[in-house]
Amino acid sequence: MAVRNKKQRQEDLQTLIDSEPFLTDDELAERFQVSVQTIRLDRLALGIPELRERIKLVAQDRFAHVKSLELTEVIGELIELDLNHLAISILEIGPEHVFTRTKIARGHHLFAQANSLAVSLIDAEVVLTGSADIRFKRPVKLGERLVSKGVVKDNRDGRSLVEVTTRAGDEIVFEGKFTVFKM
Amino acid sequence: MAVRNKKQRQEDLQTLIDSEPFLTDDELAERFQVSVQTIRLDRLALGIPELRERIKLVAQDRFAHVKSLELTEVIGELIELDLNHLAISILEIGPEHVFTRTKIARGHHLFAQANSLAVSLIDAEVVLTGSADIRFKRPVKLGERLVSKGVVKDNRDGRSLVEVTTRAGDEIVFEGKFTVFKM
DNA sequence: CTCTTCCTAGCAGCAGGTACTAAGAGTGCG
DNA sequence: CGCACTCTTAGTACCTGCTGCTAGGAAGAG
Repeated sequence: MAVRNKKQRQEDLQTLIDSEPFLTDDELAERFQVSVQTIRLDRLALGIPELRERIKLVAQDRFAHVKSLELTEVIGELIELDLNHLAISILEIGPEHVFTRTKIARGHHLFAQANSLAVSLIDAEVVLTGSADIRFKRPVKLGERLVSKGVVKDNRDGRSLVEVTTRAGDEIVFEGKFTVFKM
Repeated sequence: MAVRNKKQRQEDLQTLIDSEPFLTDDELAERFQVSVQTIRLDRLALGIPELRERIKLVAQDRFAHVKSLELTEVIGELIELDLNHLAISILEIGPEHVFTRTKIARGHHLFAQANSLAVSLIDAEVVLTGSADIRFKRPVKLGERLVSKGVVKDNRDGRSLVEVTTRAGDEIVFEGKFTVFKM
């Protein structure tokens, strides 16, 4: 009985602590119906720090994480930008981008990368998206690295047409035509 | 000497802890050149919790934040859901959704609300967006409350057509036609 | 001088641990 | 069968960063 249970319990412990890091050894012991000492040994084996350390880590993480996740002006990393012509950005699909069950990226993240690329391509004080026609070619999985390329096709006075193609490796996963407006 | 210093010290203590919450009473005592007991009395007087409580608060804050921001399965609050027919969700535009300069919501958040609404409307294990044709009717400002309504127009075997209309008040701000696939 | 305010000191106790020792229970194997 | 080995549990000493309490000294106001 012992060996099989241990492995299973330690895996469960890891995932439980990942999703609920604010549990004391006491509470964990009760959940797994083992002694506190066993929990301590498991944490030691898995390199999981004590409750207070875990809380501290989460707290210290706060600034960097929330900021990089959503408060940046451009989604993805802009690696090339030739204003009014061409731009390229890269976005790594992490756990925060995917459906928990399927590990497939939510569509709006691909859209967000493409949309913010289209907007940043246009040289004006304020640029807003007016409409878009988009196609998701195939599902994108956790861990894939998306390279998005935006090209300005038309650039009249008030509006521009931008075509964005996103690839994972050499496969196209997303295509979109964005009409954006300068204000 | 005593009275004047006390008031000043307590004000300083409050602002110091606001900006650097991770200081022990010991460290605080040294900074203010008073005893640890004095710091404790000051904290008590000001209603400042102990170090561990402060850390916990920061950690819980950020946990709740990230979760509600990006790790939820549906963007916005689902207030009505009649599977395969009609669904309504509400999204309040907060500071995390807007461009810092203009306070106008980034397009991808409107898209995200509409897209996740379209996906949650369809009754299947795994539903993915295939394509979308979307229109942003007018800019959405910080603080506006977006009501998104999704209607299933066509529901063949593998694919469905969903039309989503998002309003702020009685003005339409976003329209989209989504083609989604059941896997 | 006394009263009050402010500061300091010291000690017991608590939560949630670490680090270590020891011992029982089940299992595998020669 | 007995012995080794793994896994689990128990118990103790110690640590940090506090709380809560008692007590006492200094210094200014009346």
